Amino acid sequence: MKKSVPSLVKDPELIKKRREQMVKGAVRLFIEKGFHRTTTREIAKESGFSIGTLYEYIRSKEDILYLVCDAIYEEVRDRLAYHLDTDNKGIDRLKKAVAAYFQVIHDMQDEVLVMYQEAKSLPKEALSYVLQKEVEMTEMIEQVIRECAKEGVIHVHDAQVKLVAHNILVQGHMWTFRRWQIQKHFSLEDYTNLQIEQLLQGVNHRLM
Amino acid sequence: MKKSVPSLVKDPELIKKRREQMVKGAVRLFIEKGFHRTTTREIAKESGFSIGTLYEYIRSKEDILYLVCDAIYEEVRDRLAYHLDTDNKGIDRLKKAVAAYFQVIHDMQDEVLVMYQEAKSLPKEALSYVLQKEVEMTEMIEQVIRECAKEGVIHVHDAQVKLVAHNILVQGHMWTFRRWQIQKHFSLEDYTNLQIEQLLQGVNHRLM
Amino acid sequence: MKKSVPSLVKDPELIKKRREQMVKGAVRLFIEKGFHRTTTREIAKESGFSIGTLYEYIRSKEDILYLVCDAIYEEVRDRLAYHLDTDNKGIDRLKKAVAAYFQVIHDMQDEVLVMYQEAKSLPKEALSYVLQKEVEMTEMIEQVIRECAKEGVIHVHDAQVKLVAHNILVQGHMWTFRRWQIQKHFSLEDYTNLQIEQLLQGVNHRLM
Amino acid sequence: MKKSVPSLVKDPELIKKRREQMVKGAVRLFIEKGFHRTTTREIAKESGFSIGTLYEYIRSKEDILYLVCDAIYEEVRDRLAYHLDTDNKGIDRLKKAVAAYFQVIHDMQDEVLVMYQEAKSLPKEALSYVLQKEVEMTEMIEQVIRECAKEGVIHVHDAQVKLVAHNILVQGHMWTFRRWQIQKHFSLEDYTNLQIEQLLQGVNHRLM
DNA sequence: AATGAATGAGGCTTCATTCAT
DNA sequence: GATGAATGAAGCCTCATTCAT
Repeated sequence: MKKSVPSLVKDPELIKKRREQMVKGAVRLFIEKGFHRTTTREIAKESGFSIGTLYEYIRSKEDILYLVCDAIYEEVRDRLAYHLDTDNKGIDRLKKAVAAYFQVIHDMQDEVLVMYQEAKSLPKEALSYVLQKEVEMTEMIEQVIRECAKEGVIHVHDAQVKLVAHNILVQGHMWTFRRWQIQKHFSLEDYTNLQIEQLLQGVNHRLM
Repeated sequence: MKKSVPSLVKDPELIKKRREQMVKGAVRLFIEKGFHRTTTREIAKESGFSIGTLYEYIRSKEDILYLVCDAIYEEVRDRLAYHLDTDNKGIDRLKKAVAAYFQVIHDMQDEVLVMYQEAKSLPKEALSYVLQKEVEMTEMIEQVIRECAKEGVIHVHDAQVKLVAHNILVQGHMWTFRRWQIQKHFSLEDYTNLQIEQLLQGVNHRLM
Repeated sequence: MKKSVPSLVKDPELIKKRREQMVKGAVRLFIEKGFHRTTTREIAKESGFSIGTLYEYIRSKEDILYLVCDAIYEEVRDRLAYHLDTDNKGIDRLKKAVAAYFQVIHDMQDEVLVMYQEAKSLPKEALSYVLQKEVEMTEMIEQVIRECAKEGVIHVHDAQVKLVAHNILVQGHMWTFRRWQIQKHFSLEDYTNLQIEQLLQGVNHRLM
Repeated sequence: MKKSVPSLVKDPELIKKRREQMVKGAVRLFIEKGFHRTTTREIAKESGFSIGTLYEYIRSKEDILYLVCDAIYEEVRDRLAYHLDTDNKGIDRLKKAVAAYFQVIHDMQDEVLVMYQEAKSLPKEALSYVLQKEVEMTEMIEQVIRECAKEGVIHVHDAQVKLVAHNILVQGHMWTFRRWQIQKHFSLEDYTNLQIEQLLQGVNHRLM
């Protein structure tokens, strides 16, 4: 499943190090001008080595995009997992999870933005792999919701679980994608609180 | 504000006709392979005229993207406005609005997808203009919410209005962006009902 | 069978004209430095147009090689056919044919040399097509031999016909391939006469 | 005259061994894809050592081609010399020589093919040296012819000697270069016999 | 107004060669 | 002596744009 990008260089340590440089450089450039407007030479330069060296560690420009997306997902997931790893109980578990997720997205705004904007340019197979990561993310959130439901602190029928998970995920993306609007009106804290309030109580309309 | 694209041709009728052909052709191609991977030659061919003629009606490839985005927004807004133009009252007004919006998005899935994925490649000024359209859309939704609130059928404090509007908008996008996941699990009708339920009542947790 | 090279340009007249320029320029360069050491830009320049224009008339560098080989074969064959088209009778028919063939090869030395040295770099399919031309050439010579045999002026059993045709063909190539040796020792006339003598009488060894 | 390729390594035994590996690997690759399409990296790998090591034993890629051509010539000549070293007398001496030569070429088809196709890519000086080997080969054959003539078993005037030698040589090459045609129609034995027959008697035309 | 041939800057990638370890 | 990572010149090709007809 994990499509490992072939390299002409043998030393795994070196591969890791160089690819980290490369991803870091590429992200910076992709954020600035997007994947298509960034040249391989620019990536090499920004990464601190020559174009020849770049191609010792990848086969094509698309490989770089893949490495970038993979790296970003990995980091988002790791950070999220780290924050979810608490012993919160009750409704707090969900609240903290949402807050943690929004915080992670906030901290990695540019990266997340790039990934969601450029992933579509991945070759089919690589795209599938990356989308799979998105599924995993969804499942992590679903898991939290289900646990809260099991504890009885929220009432949510089965179909809703998946939907709510997606909603939360997308509200995270929204924080970056619509930042030019949203971040003008809300601090991250306010945004988080409001979304949680909305999530738990809805718009609280008169009972029908 | 409206950045009108200059044309070498004078006859406005003709301009309108040719640009419609052009947008139609371009959308088809952008959906298939994205903006960057589509060539101007292909667009000309798909539009039914020559590359020379294409450049009689635009100055640059980016102009086409602008026309495309503009056309899509225009259509989404028009359709939505058409559907909102009812005399629904009470909570129904909001429900119907959301349903109508989702339906419009559903009917124009590919176009919406393309627009949100490629708009980032617009030159700054054009991007601003397009984002302005997004603001207008948000305001249309906000308006509905505010009216419901005024009627007293929902209780929503001021800060929430904007947020909820954004949420609804983004839940529409989600229907296209995450279709590979969401549309596997929900019909449009179910999706709509569930999102409305969620919007109004939240996950309905125990009162604290 | 005839693999016609696709062109972006429509006008057949123009295609013919530009490709003639191209082939002429390419032959000059291939003679000088070989196919692999000649760049597409050099070919464009030598042909009198830009690299962009070059690629309006071909898809790849290999296409040029194909056009070159095809053009050379075509010319050799046409010239040969022209010379063979006489009403010589008897042994003279064969003698004149060989002389004519050698003359053609002599006149097109560089081209012939290039073709035989570089054809191996053609993509498979194109190579097959070119080799087919070689078969046709052989058959033209075989034809002459067979006619002489039918007239009874030479005695040659069936198996020999093909072999002798090949021999003659190859003796033509030899005049170009080994010119650094052969042309030092023989004039074309001497070479022709000697080869004909050898062809007809062998080394004339004592009967066994 | 013999252009010895400089090496950074001193030990002559080692040089010999490594170069043998190298030539063997290179020939295999050249046969498969030609000189220009074979990379030095591939040669190193096929030879069983690293690219760094490769360059300890040569200065440039062309050196490899030179070593390859040299090795092939050497082997052809040695094998031929071995076969010529008999005490055949009379016309048999020539017949056996031709047969032996054809057999050697047959046994080394691929190598011979590569050499004649790629030698043109040698730098000038190296090319001269290799061509000199071709001269030597010719002289070996000339020698046999002259001896037969001296014995009186064939009648061949002076100018013919060189020509016949070249013819024989080229008929050997022909066995490999035109194999796609010739080997379809003749076994090596038949080919040999027919060529000898042709060589000795010509097409045996009616006396004029 | 329409056409499409011409242009050339610039993108991606390869590969012979070097050199520090 | 052996290794293989690093280099960058240079090659092939694309494509947005122009302009003569």
